[in-house]
Amino acid sequence: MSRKVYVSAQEVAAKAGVSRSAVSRTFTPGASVSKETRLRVLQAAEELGYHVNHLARGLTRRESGIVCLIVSDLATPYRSSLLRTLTDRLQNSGRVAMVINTDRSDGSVDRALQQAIRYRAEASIILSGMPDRSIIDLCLRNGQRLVLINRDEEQEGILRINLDDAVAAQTAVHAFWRAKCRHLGFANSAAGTPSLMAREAGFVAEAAARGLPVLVERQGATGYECGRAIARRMMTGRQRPDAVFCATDLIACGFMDGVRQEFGLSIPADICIVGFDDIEQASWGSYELTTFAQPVDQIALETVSWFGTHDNLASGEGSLLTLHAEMIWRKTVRAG
Amino acid sequence: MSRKVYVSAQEVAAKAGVSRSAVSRTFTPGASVSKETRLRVLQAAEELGYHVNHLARGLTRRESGIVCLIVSDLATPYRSSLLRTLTDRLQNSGRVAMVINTDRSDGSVDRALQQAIRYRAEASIILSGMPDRSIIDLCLRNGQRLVLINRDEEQEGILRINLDDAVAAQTAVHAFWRAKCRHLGFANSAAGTPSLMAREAGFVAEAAARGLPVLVERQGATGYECGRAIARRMMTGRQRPDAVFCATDLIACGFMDGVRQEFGLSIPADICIVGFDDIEQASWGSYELTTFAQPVDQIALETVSWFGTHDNLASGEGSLLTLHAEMIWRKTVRAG
DNA sequence: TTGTATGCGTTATCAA
DNA sequence: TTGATAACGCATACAA
Repeated sequence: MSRKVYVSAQEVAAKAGVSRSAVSRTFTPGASVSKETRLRVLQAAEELGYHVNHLARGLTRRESGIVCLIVSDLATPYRSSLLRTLTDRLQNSGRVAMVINTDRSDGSVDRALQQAIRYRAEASIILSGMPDRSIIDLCLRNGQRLVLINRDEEQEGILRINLDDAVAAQTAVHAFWRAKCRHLGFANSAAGTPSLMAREAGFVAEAAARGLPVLVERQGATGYECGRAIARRMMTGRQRPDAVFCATDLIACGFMDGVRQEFGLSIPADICIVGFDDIEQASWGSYELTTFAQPVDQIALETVSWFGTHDNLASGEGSLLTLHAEMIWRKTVRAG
Repeated sequence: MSRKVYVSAQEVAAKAGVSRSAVSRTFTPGASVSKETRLRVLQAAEELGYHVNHLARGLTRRESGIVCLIVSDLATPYRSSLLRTLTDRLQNSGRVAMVINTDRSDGSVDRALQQAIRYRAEASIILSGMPDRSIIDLCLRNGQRLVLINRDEEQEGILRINLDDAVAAQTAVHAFWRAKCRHLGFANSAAGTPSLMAREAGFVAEAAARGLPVLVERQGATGYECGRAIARRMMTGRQRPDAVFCATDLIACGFMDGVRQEFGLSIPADICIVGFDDIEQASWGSYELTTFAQPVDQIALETVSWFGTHDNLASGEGSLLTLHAEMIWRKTVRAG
């Protein structure tokens, strides 16, 4: 079996009896080629199995078509669904996604961004973690677009997409109030990311405004187990809450299983629960969780459309988009 | 803001007062550079913010460092966890993952593979769907390694990784038998992928060997909803099974919620259930599902280690790896 | 160890 | 519309 290398435009040109530029033009949308030569090139290419080398194209055009997705915990329901939508939209816009997993150590977001630079990615979308200022600058200086999703950085030339976490938190308090709950709880992880903390702060503030006590519990990594642990802690304490806002659906699932199985409570009769993210499991029969939906489609849409419009990002203007997380009513909050 | 382009090795060389090859060698592991020049280059590179252009490097070296992950339904628990492990291992071996989402239409696996060729990916890992023979040949002819996970193709030069689905199915029948179940059921989707069908066939065969009747139900897309629908169908029929093997954990979750909520059955007292995949939700309190674990780590490990050893794949030898799916005992099957 | 020269596959510029 | 030629940024064979 001949360990042959890829065929080049050169060879296609030879076979078709044209110059190599003709071949190049044939594969460049909107270039000037006659129908005739175009056809001959296409046929020769087909027979030889020619495919444009995007490495070389990227080199001369100075655009690789690559967009980096920088993410940790990518097996998490919310993250993976965002990833799916993002890759899909990216491909639809003629780009391709390079995903970099930052699960390992800490400075890994910086390393991920360096990888993005090495491959001359046109943009990097950061779903988790926070890169160093200096490397952000480096990206920007070289014309790489940057998108931060649910992060907190203030910076020129960056697109930041956040949610109205505080509004959602207020809505949750509202719902609990109408359900006649008077002892609130907030179940959070110890991660302390901006969005998680914004939900907590908004919840606490709105509760205070209504004169409601709220028991805040922060523990462990954001996930199912953390919800169970918090359930144990909260329900063992002197003052059991009758309504709990969980910072995340995963936490909420753990919390629900905990209060049901370890304390025999029934939901929403004994305790009302609201989550955040609207992961698929939230709609499962065992949970039917009332929650707030991450506008995943909108996030992806805004992101790639920003790539399109801001070819002129020489202006350096950054944008902050605050998207709305809509409440999805299911069965874990008593009707008002 | 100066829309400056990336700095090149040329500029670094100038600043450091060396030749451009010295710079190249500094960033080539195992090249011959003196400590002195190496240091000067490194410093100049640091100050200028230089990063090797992997597009150009890939061009000359004929290896891009890119591996394509071709996948559909990537937001599914099993898929996303495989994706996570794969990206992680790939990065650890100095490569980078390009993920291509094939959710859309059908021929999209072929298009994905073309994309892989265009970017001169060193390998493509196919997690779902089945590419055309001709394009497989094209990849192979150009020295691109191919890995098929849970697919069925017989072909030279390909690494195929399958599971011992039939053995697992036998084990499930065994477990049901010891739990004194005598009316079996198999809950499958209508997808008809090789691994799903292998589990079904293995289950049916082993049941027959023991003289046990088995009710097979196939319906819809592989997922939670399909499990619920099948529960409705199976439990409404004349002969209710007292043990059901679900082709997938997702199906099992739907099935469990269905039989509990719509038919008031209790698990495992009234009916025993076994799933497949061992997704995270299988361990959640609401399910505690007895299931078979996908050896995700092993799959990823074997894959990237195959990349390493088979630099000499001129031999054209393909491999078939059959990995073991171990049974994870939880609480949905009565003890024997 | 270092520098020079050449090639990798493509696109862009310029004449024809 | 077409072809020749010069980049693009890097690696490497070869000579020094």
